[in-house]
Order: sequence, then C-alpha cells, then structure tokens
Amino acid sequence: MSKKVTIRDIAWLAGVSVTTVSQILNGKGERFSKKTQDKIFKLRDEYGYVPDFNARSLILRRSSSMIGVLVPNISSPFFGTFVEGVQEVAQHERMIPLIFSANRNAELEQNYLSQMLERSIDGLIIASATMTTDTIDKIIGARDVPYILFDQNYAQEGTRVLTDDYHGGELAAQHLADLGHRKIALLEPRELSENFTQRLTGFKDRLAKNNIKLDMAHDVVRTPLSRQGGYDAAEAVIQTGATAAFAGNDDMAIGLMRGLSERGIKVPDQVSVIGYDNIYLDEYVSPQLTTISQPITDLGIGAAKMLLNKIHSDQTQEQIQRFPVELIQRQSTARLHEA
Amino acid sequence: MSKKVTIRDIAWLAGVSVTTVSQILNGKGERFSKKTQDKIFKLRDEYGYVPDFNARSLILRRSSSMIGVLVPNISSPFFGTFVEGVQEVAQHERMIPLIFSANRNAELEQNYLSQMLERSIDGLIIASATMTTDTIDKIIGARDVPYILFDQNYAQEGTRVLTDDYHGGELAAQHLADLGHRKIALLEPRELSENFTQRLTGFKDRLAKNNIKLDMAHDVVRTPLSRQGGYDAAEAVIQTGATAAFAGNDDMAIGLMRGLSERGIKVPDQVSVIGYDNIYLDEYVSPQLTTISQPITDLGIGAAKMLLNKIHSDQTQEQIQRFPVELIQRQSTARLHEA
DNA sequence: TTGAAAGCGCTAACAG
DNA sequence: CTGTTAGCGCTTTCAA
Repeated sequence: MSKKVTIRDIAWLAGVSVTTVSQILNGKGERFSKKTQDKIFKLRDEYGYVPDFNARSLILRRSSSMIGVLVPNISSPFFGTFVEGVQEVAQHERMIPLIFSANRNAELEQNYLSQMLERSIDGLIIASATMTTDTIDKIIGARDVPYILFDQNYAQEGTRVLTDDYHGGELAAQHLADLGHRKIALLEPRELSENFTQRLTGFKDRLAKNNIKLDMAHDVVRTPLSRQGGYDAAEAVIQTGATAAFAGNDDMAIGLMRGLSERGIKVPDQVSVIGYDNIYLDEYVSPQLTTISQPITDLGIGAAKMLLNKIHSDQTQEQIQRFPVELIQRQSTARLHEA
Repeated sequence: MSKKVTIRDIAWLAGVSVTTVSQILNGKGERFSKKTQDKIFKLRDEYGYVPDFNARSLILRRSSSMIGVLVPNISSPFFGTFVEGVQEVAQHERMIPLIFSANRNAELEQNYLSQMLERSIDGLIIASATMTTDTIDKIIGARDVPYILFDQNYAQEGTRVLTDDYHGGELAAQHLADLGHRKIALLEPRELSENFTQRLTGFKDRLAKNNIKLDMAHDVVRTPLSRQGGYDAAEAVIQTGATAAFAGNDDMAIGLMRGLSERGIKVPDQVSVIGYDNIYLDEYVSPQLTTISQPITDLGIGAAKMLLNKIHSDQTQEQIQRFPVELIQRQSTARLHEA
C-alpha cells in the first residue's frame, strides 16, 4: 500500500508550507511568485497529487456531492436510459450519482437507502414500486435529504417527475378502437403501481367511450412485469379471444409477441399488440412494436434537474413536472380483418 | 437546512466527554456504566445522530468502501448486465459501486477517473477502449489503487478478466464454414480494441483453415460499434456479395439484420448473420440471432471478485481470469442454398 | 510573498 | 469507569 501523497509531501518537496500549496492549488495563488506557483503545479503533476475529498469536505462543510439513484434494474433499456439522463445532469454539476439496482426487492432497497444516507448524499431519485413515501420518510428520518420520486410509485404526494399516464392509456385505447378492434385484452403487472393504474384506467375509460367494454374477469391478464411475464401470458391472451392486446409496458409486449408467435399466432394479422414506453428495443423486434412513447432520457434529465434545484434552493414546496406521451405507430398493430 | 448534530452535541447533552460517546457508539463501551451507555443511545436516537462519514474515514484511513466502475454505456444490455454482476458482489461486501457511463469519450473518462480518485475509491473496474494502461497509470499516479481491466482494452498487461475471444472468432468461422458458406463478409468496428482484434483474428485464421479466404479490401466493412453502425453497413455488405456475415458484436449484427431486411434481403435465406456477445436482446429480434455467447453477468461477478481480492490481499501480481465462450445457434444462420 | 496556528468531526492511545 | 491529548489531511484567518 504505497502511501498516498498528501499536501504535506508536496509542500516538503517544494520547500514551502502547506498553506502555500493549498492556496496555489485552489486558484487563490495570485499573491505567490510565479516561480513558486509553477513549482507547485509541476510537483503536483509529477507526483499525481489529488486532494483528499474527505478532508476537504470535512472542513468545507461541503456536501458529499453525491446523489442517490435507486432503480429496479439497471440492465433494462428503460432504466439504463433513464440513468444516463440523470448522470448527464449530475456530471454537469460535478455531482456523483450512486446508482443502485434493487431488483424490486424491498429489503435490498432499504439497505441501499441506508447506505447512501450514511454517506450523506445530497439527494435522492427513487424509482421504486415497493416503497411508499412513509417508508422513505422513516428511513430518511430527521435529516432533510430531498428526494424525487419517479415512475411507478404509489405516492400520492411528494415532488416528482411523471408522464401523463392516463392520457397514454387513452391514446393506446383510441388507436386500437380506430383500427376497428372490439375485443381487446389487457396485460397488467401483478402489482399495480400508480403509473400503471393511471395508464390502465385511461385505457379502460377510453375504450368505454368507444363503447367497447372490458370484462375485468376475462379480458385482463395479470402477469409479472417482464418479458418473461409477457411471454408466459400468451396462452391466456389467446384464450380471451381478443384481436388486440395492450401490454402495460414494452417488455411485456415484446415477450407477449414472442409467445404468440411461437403459438402460431401472427402479429399483427391475427392479434395486434401495443406496448408502452418506447424503449429502443421496439424498433428491433419483429414486427416492430407500436407503443406509447415516454421521453425516457428527458425524464432522467428532468428528475436530476429538479433534484438539484431542490437541493440548492432548499425549497420544501412540492413540485410536479409532467412530460408528454405520444403514440408511436409501428408494425405490431393493424386494422382488424373482418372475419 | 437543519444543522447536523455532532458527537460533541451528544456529549454535551449527556454531560460526558466525546470519547465516551464515541466509544459507546462504536460498540466499544463495555467498560462504561450501563447507565451512561443507555443515556448515550437514547440521546442518539432522540437527536438522530449519525456519524459523519467523512470525518470517520479520514481518521480511520478506512477506505471509502467504494469501487469505481467505468463503462462505455450503461444503457446497453451488455454493460447493464455486466454492472449488475459487479453490484451483486460489491453489495455483498458492503462496497458501493460508483458507476460511470463515459460514452467512449476519452476526456469524460479521464474526468470521471479523477473524480473517483479524489474520493479515494478502493479500486477500479475499467472497461474502456480509449484508455491505455499508461494513461490509467498516469492518472492514478503514485497511489496504488488496484484496477481490473475488462474487455475492449488494448492492454497487453494488467490484471483483468477476459474471455477467449480468439476461440470465439474460431467458433463463428467454423459455424459458417460448416454451413457451406464460402463468401463471407466481416463487420469490424472502426477502432479495434484488443478483444476485437482477437476475435477477428480467430475468425480469419479459422476461415483460412477451411480454405476460405477473406479479401481484406473488399470483404471487411468498417463501421461504428453500434446498432446504427450495423444498420448503415447493410449496403456495403450486400455489395460484397457475401452469403454470410460475422459482426463484431450483437449490436452491430442486429442493426445489420434490420438494414438487410429493409433492403429486401432475407436473413438467413439470402444472407446468414452471426453476432457476438449473446445479449438478451438476441432472442427477441427476428430472426433470433445466432451468436457467440459470453457469460456477461459472470464477467461482472468475476471482475468484482478479482478486484476485491486484490484490494484485500494487496497482492501486486498480475492475474488473468478467463471465461469460456460458446456458440449459440439460433435462426439467423442457415445452410447455404445452392444457387 | 509567505507561513504558523487553529480547527472541521471523529477515533484511539494513554492516563487517570 | 472516564477524560485528555493528539492527530487524520485539508483550508483559512492572521501575522510576519
């Protein structure tokens, strides 16, 4: 373990005091001779001196300059993209994002949360279905660490970014109705977080406006929120006799398409499928997936900006930022063939 | 911004010294009276005291318990999965991974690297094509922060995890040869990092053993390492007149398939396509992509374990851990139709 | 132009 | 049983 070079080492090497080194390296060295300054800079580069962040923030009472980001799974295109948006903003302010993929495991999430708190992060972005604001507040406790909720949270309150899920659901429903479908199946995740509730409600409401009714007992298939879940639901969807299906997100939709195709059902000729999210994968599956688009990177950017804003301004007022959704029509939906 | 309660506050409130508080709170308080202990604990809870991580690690010279992870893009299935593997191991040892997605931007990478170093991370996992060990060593400087190289690094030295890229290339070549293909195109990224060089060399060598020769001038298409790159290369591949193509990775292969299909070329009927990596996406594109599989999560786990090992044992000896590859045959390759 | 000294919040000898 | 003292590596008065 070769010792780390400290400011003292540099000072000693240069034959000056630590003050001198500190001042110069912090850009407050106008008052020192050019010669000294050069010497210090040279030494720093030569020995690869880097100030110790701990010591520094200890004295400067500066924050840790870290923000926590809790997502269900970083390997999914959706959250991967989201996180990149967050990182982009964070980097811009020299904040370090602590990214945790908690796999929808409540215990793990709370674990990560505590760990981040110990390290006095400045703020949090939480995308979690398993935690309520109550749980979060309890863990955060007395300190005031601001946080932004994102997506899939039951929260009825709290500052957060969101998209118009209700409207997204409406768009999906209208699209299928416009194509002439009357018998429609719905793929729901097992646990309905707020955003899913919204988009599914919008969907149902709009169907109703088109005089299409959804039989809650038979037309709704509940399955895990994953490609595998969609895949496994194929049989159930076929059983409903629907000519079109709306999946709660693209992952499920893609899995469903594959399941249908393996059972000899042609998409979209026999069954139209529409998803939700517009992950980049949609363009690469076959047929390309029709979906409702959410501006994923923008959501990440928006969440991060809001958080930083909250951190800096210290305002407690609850805010909500809403992002638009739109229908992206591709090849997985088609006009109903009259039988 | 409620001020933080310090150990001194607690000590003052309890009417004892800071030592007492420190000792008790750190589980070294057997020697103190039960009464005092209880009082301290109660006060801590009441005021929500949490030790300052900075001050703590400053004095304990305890590591930050953070490891840095530098990847090109976290939103890709490949690196997303890799990172999850890393995180799994890290969490197990209560280490926090600092994950950075540097987008193959050299300046950004170095930036992130410095930031991590400032925070005295305990170790690094670097997946970067743009940095050589020289650059890395320079930035790391005198400190000895152990690091593991992963994938795509030019490095001819340094502890690292890797897969047998050469053999992977061979497998791909043999597969195409076995299917009767004689005229084969190769999709290479613009910048050839070590692993690509290996897999492409293995590929060429094995073709040669099968008496198939690759015309470097015409059969090799260079294109960016991305789906878009593969997509854009479709025309060039068609021009080569090849009946099969090997893409340097799955992303390129998937893009290529789409490009071909949009130009009316049927895969695999007219052109077989084989990729490399076995990202989960492969099963969801159509036709499903034949590829050479790398155990991505295992690579992440392996890299993290090696790093932790290196951190703890303080051994300087260079190590290499090699992971197996295998051919995964799906639907994008087929026996050559005799014309 | 420079440096000595104080101190950030905490822990760890070493004395009582 | 408990407190005193001495720092960790750094920045910042304040004095020279």
